[in-house]
Amino acid sequence: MNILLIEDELRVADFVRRGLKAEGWVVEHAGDGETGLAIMQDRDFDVIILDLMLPGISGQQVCQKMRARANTTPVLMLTALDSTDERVAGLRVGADDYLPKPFDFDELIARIQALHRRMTGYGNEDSNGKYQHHGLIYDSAAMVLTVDGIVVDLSAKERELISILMASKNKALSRERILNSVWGTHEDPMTNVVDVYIGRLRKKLGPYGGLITTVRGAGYRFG
Amino acid sequence: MNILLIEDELRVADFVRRGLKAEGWVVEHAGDGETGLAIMQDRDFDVIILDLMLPGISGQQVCQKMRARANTTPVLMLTALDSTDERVAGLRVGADDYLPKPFDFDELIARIQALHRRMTGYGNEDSNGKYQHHGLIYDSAAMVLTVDGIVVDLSAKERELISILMASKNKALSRERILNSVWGTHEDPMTNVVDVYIGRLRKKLGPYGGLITTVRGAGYRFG
DNA sequence: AAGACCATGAACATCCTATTGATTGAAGAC
DNA sequence: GTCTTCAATCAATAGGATGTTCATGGTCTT
Repeated sequence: MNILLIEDELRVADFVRRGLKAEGWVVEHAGDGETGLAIMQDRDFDVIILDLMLPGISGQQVCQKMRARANTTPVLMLTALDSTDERVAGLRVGADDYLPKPFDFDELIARIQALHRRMTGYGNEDSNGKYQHHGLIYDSAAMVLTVDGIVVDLSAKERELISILMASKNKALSRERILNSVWGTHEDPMTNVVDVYIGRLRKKLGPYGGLITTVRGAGYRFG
Repeated sequence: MNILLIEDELRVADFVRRGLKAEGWVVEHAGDGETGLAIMQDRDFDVIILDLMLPGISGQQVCQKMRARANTTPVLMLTALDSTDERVAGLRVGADDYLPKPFDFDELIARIQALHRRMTGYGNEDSNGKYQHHGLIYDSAAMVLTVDGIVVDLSAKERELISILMASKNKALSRERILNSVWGTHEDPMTNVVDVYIGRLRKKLGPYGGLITTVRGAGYRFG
């Protein structure tokens, strides 16, 4: 599961990020609405967690803008106030659910899953968190990669990497974005970890290794 | 026996939770209907205890929705009012039994057992409270683990652990989640109790010990 | 052909997990 | 009330898996 968290308070953001990562999910964090909107255009997410109170443009505006761009990713709004007005306003601009702060962590997780399920259409429980491309299946719930029916062991970083790659099918991802998403670092552009891991993944994908294309001067693309 | 308790009043929830745990059952708690519905899709329960008065969607709606999803888990409804109307309405949306608050704890237990018995009486006997994976059978009603026909003694924690593991077959569970579910604690991430218990379980499972896979950097997975 | 960019293997450091034994705590027997 | 017993927890360690860097050689572009 790929999640975009738009939240300016670093303490909250860090707390949420940590917890969601423990669930095995990949979390991207944006400190304000503009950044969030920019990231959305580069990657597809399963759920967007959106704080209502943001510096610059408000959470509501973010929601409105992304909907205007025909982005239908489910949005879970966070707000400090438990006011019905805000809730209604949030839902009106296109949020899908709402959670008042402070919240219980389990509830956050449950709601994210509920949202995701609701949007992907429940009934087909099996398709949950599964990315498939021909004989290549990554089940993010089980954290298992299957290559032509054979289970392949992946390390934690490899799992996160293939997760964002497959979630961003047919989109080029820059090394910086991958670094930020998987390694959670903003600096240190002198490392080549991404390259190394892409190499390892390609090898583990066997016949499907070629699906990860190098976009020279830009990054990598899956699919 | 795995029980899902959907109840918003924390005092009641805590009271019930404690009591059912004392029976040796594993209790999962959801504070509202949405959360409850979400949890149901991740795990199979033997009985669902559902409060009628809930914030957000009502208990009746919860029941209706889960039945619409072809979930046939027996539901015991709790309500503050002893009104026939409510009872009828509850049964109409698919509840299996009904208990007015305040209730006697023994009665609650008796009804849960009755429900469970009734449901396992006709229909799919195997799927209720019994988890099976080849020669490995855990009967949560009898609290008995059988390995290739030989009964193996388990401690309370070991039972709860294998119970959630088998109920979450093929899903990776983080230590945090296991801790929360079996030990009921949110903090203290510096402990390694989970590791220790996983180790003990593996040993007791004998030839099936390998079914508990370590997902390095993430947690454990059964199946 | 030169420069930039990328792939890969190997070496090393680090982190994670399994396991063991000791300690604590609770329940029941006497 | 004390003792016994066993479950539950803690703490320490070793071993292995993973993460990271670096150096080298390959490939693409202009």
